[in-house]
Amino acid sequence: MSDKNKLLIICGPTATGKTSLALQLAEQFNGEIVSVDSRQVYVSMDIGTGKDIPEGFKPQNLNVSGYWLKVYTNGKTRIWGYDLVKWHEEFSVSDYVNIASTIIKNICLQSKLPILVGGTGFYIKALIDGFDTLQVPKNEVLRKSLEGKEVSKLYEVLRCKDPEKALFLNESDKKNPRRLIRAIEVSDWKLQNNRYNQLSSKTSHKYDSLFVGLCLPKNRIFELIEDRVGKRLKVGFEKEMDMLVKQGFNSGLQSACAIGYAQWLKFLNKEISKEQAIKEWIRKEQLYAKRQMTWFRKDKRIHWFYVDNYSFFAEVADLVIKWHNKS
RNA sequence: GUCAAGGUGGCGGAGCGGUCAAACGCACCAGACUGUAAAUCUGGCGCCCGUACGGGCUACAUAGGUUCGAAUCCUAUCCUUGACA
Repeated sequence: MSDKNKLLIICGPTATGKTSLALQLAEQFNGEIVSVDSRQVYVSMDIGTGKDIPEGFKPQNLNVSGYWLKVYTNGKTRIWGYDLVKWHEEFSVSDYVNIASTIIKNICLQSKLPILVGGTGFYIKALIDGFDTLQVPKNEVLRKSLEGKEVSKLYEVLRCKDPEKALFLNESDKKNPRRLIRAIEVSDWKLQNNRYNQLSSKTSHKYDSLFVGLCLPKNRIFELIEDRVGKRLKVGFEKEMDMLVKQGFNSGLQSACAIGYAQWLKFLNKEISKEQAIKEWIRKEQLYAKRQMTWFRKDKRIHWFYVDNYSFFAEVADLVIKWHNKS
């Protein structure tokens, strides 16, 4: 018998219908949905990030343990995790974990089932497994001073401050400026706070979680992505973009690297044609789907389901029932 | 029809006698991932053999030629684009 809270996770690459499955499961299991998506956290970036807010769902502001959060609800089911920050603000995994943990706690308190839905594998991992360095804050000054330095230099700096960490980096990260800078940031923090080995890993196994992964053959996902981009344009993506740009949305923002938005900014800046922007948007999103697949493939906890199989929903529901009833 | 510029790997585009299976970018394949993660980064990428160091073969429009040696020079042919008719 486990006293851990149950947590259902629906993950997988983009365009596999995670949200619609989640909505059905939420109905069936008295659940609430929490989006795990690093782009859908931005207010006013709706169409391009694919916040599919189902018909009948209305936004509502709620105060949850000190956070004012926006929920979308039809009076019965609630969707959390959208619109967490304004698009000109910065956001990080750690912000996500803080907010999402609060939301989940709140859902559990009402004896409802939290259903995490999304494709940002890193956020899911952070939330479920925890990272020992999640608590180490950003050091703006340090980052500025390291910015633009050559990779080999950065590696040297890290090697001086934290030889062990430097040694453990894989070949790819050794050449990744962003990762190197963060590693240096962490080692600095540890030095300053005298916490050499004391970074406690966040309580893992906090939840009794079930991982459901949705997948489709790659070609099929690619097709769906192409269709979806067309639909988003039809549904008013350009207008959304114009509004954003009018308010100062620009390529320097963290939020502006979202697929679709980045390409459209290039088009608006006359760097590429509209056709090119669309083509690139589709391509980038397909590449993204591939990256998601290589990420999720590694996680052996995931129970995979092929979405193009007609009985898939029944199979998922079956699995969830078994897990849900087992206490 | 004349003149000019040019034809390079899936595409764009360097190279302009040897160190070229050919820079670089894109695309493609595989992978990493502990506060930007829809981001960032790594490896591979003509064919065949080998885990690898490597070896063999076929390639820079086509056909000849010059050279010890040619994607690079010469000739012809075929194409493309621009200018003049």
